[in-house]
Amino acid sequence: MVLQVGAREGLPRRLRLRHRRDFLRVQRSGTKIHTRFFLVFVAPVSPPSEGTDDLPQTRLGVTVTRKVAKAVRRNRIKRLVREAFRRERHALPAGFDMVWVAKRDADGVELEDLLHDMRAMPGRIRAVVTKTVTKTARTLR
RNA sequence: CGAGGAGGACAAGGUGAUCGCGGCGGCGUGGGGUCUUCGACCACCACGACCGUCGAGGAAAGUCCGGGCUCCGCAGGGCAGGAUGCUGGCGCAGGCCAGUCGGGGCGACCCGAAGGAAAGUGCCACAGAAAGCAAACCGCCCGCGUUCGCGCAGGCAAGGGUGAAAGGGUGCGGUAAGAGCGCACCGGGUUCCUGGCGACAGGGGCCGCACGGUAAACCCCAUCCGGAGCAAGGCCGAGCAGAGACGCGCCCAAACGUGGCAACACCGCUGGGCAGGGACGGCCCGUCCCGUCUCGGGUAGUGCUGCACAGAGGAAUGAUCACCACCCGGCAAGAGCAAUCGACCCGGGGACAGAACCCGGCUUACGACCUCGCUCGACCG
RNA sequence: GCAGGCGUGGCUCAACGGCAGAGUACCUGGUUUCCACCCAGGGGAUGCGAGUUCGAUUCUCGCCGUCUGCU
Repeated sequence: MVLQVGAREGLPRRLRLRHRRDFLRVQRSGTKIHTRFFLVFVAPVSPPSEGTDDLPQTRLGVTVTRKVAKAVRRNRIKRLVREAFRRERHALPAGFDMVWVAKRDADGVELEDLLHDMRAMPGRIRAVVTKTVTKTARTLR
């Protein structure tokens, strides 16, 4: 794999949703996108990010309930989602929080499936978000 | 060769490559704080494509027993409730080790909640005459009567039948028929002796046998047990509300009001002006608003601690690839007298499972290995 | 983390330790021109594994599943 300077794929910890508040906010107010094995919620980062500098980075949260599998395989699903996010996150639009909720048959997903879904995300987010943004903008005016 | 048994030790199979995660330490960069400026220091914060180091299990699981730790409760004793229940030893523990008895297995071996039914109560359906005081349905035997089908009086409990269970069992003797009625053996009770710390075992005497089962039915006996749990508990603490202290400047007050004083003066309240701070505004005028500090309790909190040679988090130890090794299935060159073993090649596979306060035990899930002068079976020589 | 309850025909529920039942659903036949209603008949279950007992849905133990509560 050719690695370009400046395109490192590390540090997901800071880019994860870490609190129940965030998960609830995204799942309540976000828009839903269905993939084969996941239900993905997408919402703009809520307070305009007291991070002083440039626009906030997109963050990821993963939910795999006990209905899907036991602990070891649930951990693996979450790790694979994070791996896919880590590889593809530079292509994602900035300023959004995503929550990936595993569907009941998500046990046994492969990394390839998740990379495919993750690559499809930018287009789907743009499609969905522009629609809702214009709608909310109209209602706000 | 197959099927087992016991004991032991291990558990992402190894190596490498690329990308990546968490803790701690170092270094660097930026910010913050302190000090007298240059700058230095910091047991503050963030970042780093930098360096070092550490980073899941034997069950981390189930939460079935315990213990530590923490808070609450508590004079002592009893009742209620719960747990345990052969013996000895150890232990905090429902655990472990050794043994006894009982049960299972051809066997190596394995399993067992294994106290008390002569303290009391309850229950034992259906069937059966009778289910716990013993009795007698079909029957058997003797006597008397007989219209011969049987009836009456008495004896018996061996045989039949019912049942999970019918007041010891088998055999011989005995008798009208029978019966521990007598005898032998087995079982049971009781007593003594021997061995053993003991559960218990072995043996002798006596008793013809009296006390059916059920306590994972109530219960009795013996021993043990206070409640809750790290989301325990402790600390720090915005904001809001609360309490307290301090401040409430200067000038005028002629007259009136009011409080302190018996009264006046004086002071306070109050009224007016000026000054100060803030908001609007480019500035002035103008308009509007008015305190400061402390305290205990305590909410939010990526808070701190409890807290660890993994460590508190929407929770890190991962992803992909290559080669090697291993296992299974197929093919079958070949080896051997044979049972049988089996190169190359092809295909497939890698168990159960993720710490969350810590520790001990139990239970459950599960892969492959080693040892055995352990067992059983098949085949060949 | 802690505590507690419940698993019985496809579904909702019964059953002092003594033959596993009711309603509904399903199937077959009858009735009807046909369907429904109605009538008659039928099949189908104790979550799994041990144990106690003569006998277990019931009692005991261990697993599995499911639901609820507290924090």
